[in-house]
Amino acid sequence: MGRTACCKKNGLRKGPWTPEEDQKLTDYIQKNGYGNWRTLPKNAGLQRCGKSCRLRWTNYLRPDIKRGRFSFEEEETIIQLHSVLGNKWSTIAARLPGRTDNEIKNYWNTHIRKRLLRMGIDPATHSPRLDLLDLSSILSSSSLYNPSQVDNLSRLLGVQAVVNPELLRLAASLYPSQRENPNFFSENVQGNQLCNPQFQNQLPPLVQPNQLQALEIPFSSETHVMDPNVEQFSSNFTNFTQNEWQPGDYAALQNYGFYGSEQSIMDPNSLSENSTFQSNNSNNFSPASLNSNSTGINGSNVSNEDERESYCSNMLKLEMMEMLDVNQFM
DNA sequence: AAAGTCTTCAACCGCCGGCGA
DNA sequence: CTCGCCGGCGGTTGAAGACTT
Repeated sequence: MGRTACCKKNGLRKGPWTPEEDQKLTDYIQKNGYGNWRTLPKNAGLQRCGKSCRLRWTNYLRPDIKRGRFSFEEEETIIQLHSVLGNKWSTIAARLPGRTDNEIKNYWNTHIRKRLLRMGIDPATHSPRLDLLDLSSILSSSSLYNPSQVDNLSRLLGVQAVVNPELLRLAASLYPSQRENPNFFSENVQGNQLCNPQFQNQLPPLVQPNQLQALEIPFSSETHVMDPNVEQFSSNFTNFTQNEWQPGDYAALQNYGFYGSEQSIMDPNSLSENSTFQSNNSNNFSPASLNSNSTGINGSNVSNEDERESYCSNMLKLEMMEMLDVNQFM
């Protein structure tokens, strides 16, 4: 404490950089490199502190910076790495060529974090949010298996607007099964996918710790996030119902082990005949195609993210409904 | 069209650790 | 060992643009 911020000294400029300043900084660094950030601004003729120059260069002007939207794979990587590393943005950035820690941090805070919250996942711990878990534990108490009491519970909790009472009943009915058979959900997830012969022999493990090992990140087999554990499912699944599902949750879900790798999900051959996507012109879904410019179904322009998220959300709705066989409840 | 609200992200701030004197 | 400098990091802010009413 006590040390004054470098920019407060000598009336140095603050705030947004002008194109002229950018040019000066770029020219200087391209000619001389950046030896000493403290002396650089003076040498480059900039009324900025060294710190500001370093930031501007590393976060914006550096030639190898990749600008634009994060790709599907990048988003997946961020979620996976964050689940292991936490807010180590610079370490995460080191695994994403062309992306800066600042950019990743911003993207996390403005996009991914919100999605996880929406899904009932605590972005800090990557575990189910305690408030939702509490609901599950309440549901697990035997007296509440009476559907009418579930209704009472939902009224009590004021969750009617969010959770369909029928689905609360479903949750209540599933929960004892889960308790009796800890593998209940994972078996159902796997089993359901395997119902489609085209999924057979295609499914990689839901969780691929070796992906992390390949990244040379210390990976603990105890990392709860990497286990498609049943608790996550039981608390999250209420959020996938009704209109709670939001676009873009796919990547997050995939990271929580609810789905296989994108090869199995994205392979158009693996889509069921009745799939909504068959009516979509974009049959060749792949992460790459999802990121390419395209025209929406109605000929209107749809942004890449819209399209990607639309696909993902539809896919998940279908899969989730199949998996839970919840049609009768809807 | 205007006002209000929300979202995004570039930039700043304060702190920390490494290093050399 | 201590001190000061420097680079780097993560949290936070606020201007600007987007969106909604």
